[in-house]
Amino acid sequence: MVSSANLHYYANSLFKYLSLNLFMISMLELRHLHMLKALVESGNLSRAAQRLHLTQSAISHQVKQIEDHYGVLVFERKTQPLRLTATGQRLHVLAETVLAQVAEAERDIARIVEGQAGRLRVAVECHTCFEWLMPAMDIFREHWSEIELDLVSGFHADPLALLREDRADLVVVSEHRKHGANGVVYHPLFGFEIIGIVSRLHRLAQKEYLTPQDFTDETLVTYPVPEEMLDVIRIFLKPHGVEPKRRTAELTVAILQLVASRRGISAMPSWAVQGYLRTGYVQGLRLGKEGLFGELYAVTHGEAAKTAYMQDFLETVRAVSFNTLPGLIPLSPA
Amino acid sequence: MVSSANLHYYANSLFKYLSLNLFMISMLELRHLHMLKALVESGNLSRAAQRLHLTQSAISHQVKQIEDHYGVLVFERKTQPLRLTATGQRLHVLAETVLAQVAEAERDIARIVEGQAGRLRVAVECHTCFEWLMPAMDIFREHWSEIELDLVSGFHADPLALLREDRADLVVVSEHRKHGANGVVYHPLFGFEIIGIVSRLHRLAQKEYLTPQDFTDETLVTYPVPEEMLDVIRIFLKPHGVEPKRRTAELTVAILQLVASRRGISAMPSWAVQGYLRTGYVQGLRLGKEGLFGELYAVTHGEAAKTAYMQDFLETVRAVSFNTLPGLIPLSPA
DNA sequence: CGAAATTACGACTGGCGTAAGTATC
DNA sequence: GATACTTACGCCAGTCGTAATTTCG
Repeated sequence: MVSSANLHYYANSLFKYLSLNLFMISMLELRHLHMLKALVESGNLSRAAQRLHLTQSAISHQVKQIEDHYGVLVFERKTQPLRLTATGQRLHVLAETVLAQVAEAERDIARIVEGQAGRLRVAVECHTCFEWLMPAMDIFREHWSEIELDLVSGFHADPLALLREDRADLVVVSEHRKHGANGVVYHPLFGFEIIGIVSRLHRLAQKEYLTPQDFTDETLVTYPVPEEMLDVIRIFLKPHGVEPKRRTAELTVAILQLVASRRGISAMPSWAVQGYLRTGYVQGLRLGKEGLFGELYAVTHGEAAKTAYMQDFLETVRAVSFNTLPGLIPLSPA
Repeated sequence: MVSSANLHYYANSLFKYLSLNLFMISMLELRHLHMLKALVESGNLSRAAQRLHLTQSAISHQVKQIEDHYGVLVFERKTQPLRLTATGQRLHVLAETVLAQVAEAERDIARIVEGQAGRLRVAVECHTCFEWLMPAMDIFREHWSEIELDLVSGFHADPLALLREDRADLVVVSEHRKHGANGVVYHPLFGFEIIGIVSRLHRLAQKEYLTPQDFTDETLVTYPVPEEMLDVIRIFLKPHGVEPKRRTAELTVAILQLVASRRGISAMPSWAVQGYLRTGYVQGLRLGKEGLFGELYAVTHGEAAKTAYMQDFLETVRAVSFNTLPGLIPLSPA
């Protein structure tokens, strides 16, 4: 038994169904374009899913939907690496251009809504971070020329103090304390693995992974920062009572040189050293059986976090990072 | 009581909710852009809804969704005609460019899928139809330069015979017989009102609408086609036993001249005469209290209807017509 | 009052998740 | 067997429709 209202509903549904097919009001949505972009940039369904905070299954569904609609495959199966078909490539080109235009329009709208300019003073406590921060800031500056963009220089023991004292609008930190204090908000940027670095010729290079004890009689080469800020020490070594000698260097290459010449071993974000591992003088090793992982957060005032340019800055940092650094892990919000 | 599976589900939903807000994976979809385009082109929510085969309510919902998302109004309320806000205009520009690019990509994909060219021989039985057919064919030719596009000239008593005899691939007709015969398919183009045309000075010009009897002692001025093809006669006059004298002219202007000089009265598609009504010598009047309405269909072979270029041709015709002719009525498919 | 828009409410369904299956290296 | 993708199945959130209400000319 179907009510009259329901009858109308069914008629309408049927009609809509027909109209979508017969009248060709394309079923393609921006969702699909986002997916395709992520798919190409991350190389397979699972990683694309991670980036979009969806499951592999959802991506598969979306791909299938496009393929059914156009009647062609979007990417070739059973190939490594992933290869798009001609159709897939065309759609990917579309995604690139369209999504860029959408982003631009949304920035324009944000300007219309927020009216006037603002400023963004960025502080980082982490040496290697400049690798992604600089290109991200460059892109941001292009998009928001009217925002005064600054880098707070110098090293600071307590970077959050910079926020409190209104000497910075955004600071990048690696430790995640909870929200709340002074209306401060944490924005997850990305997660990454911290790997041990040893010379190819070092006896430890043969191991499957490094244990805290392996560090006992070694010299640990790091950036010149207090040991509380080094996750290897704070999380991996200290809890097991291991306190190796330390030696510091300012630059990543310098640290790697020291490791290569067997003056010590190190531990760094995997993305910071990926390029150097290829050359073969040093080797990366997992820290502990399960690995040691670090995370990066941007901290801002709650109010500042609401502006569109701040959100765009965060998005830009994530996009640049995921697109240029290998092995990053998306973090869930909050 | 919530199952474990459900718990996961809830967690995921929450997560998705958060991520959509915090990670700014824009909620804008092509749906909204289609809606905005239709909204601007048709001038108000109701007509936009008609075009998209949705209800006024759905359009209102969509607008509200955008407005909530960006925190600005998209169009100013309580103004006649409809006026977009700055945000609305920016989004409309976005819609224009993006949708054009999507359409182009879809044509490219169709070419990839279908591989090779085809041809499209168009036949029309209706004089006035050239008004929209020509611009539509021009646009189509730009998009599908490799398709051989032809116009089948001459008048034909039974236009469907052209299809059967393979002398045309698409014919435009005003009568809608059911599918089936010879695997032929009817594609609705648009509906329109047929209005009576009388001189401003004619006594009938005072009436609210014309009745069949009003035509009894008048001369009916029409295009030179058999009377079965004239809806005024077939549907409006003949059933009431009214058979006025007839006089014919080839061109719309010529017919209107005759009417203006009170040599007779006429009946034509409202869109064909809209421009001339403004000038004031002739007047349009509804035919019957409820009005007389005509419809136009394109007829093709079922097979040919499946090709993308054919579908695109139909879409182009509809788009051109709705964008240039006043007072058209969307028809439901099938 | 009619035409246009908003809104409360509810129906459906399509998009996505879980989990199990298939396939490839 | 690990990794990559597909698929069956089910849930619900979001989208749309109906209808009542408001608003304006």
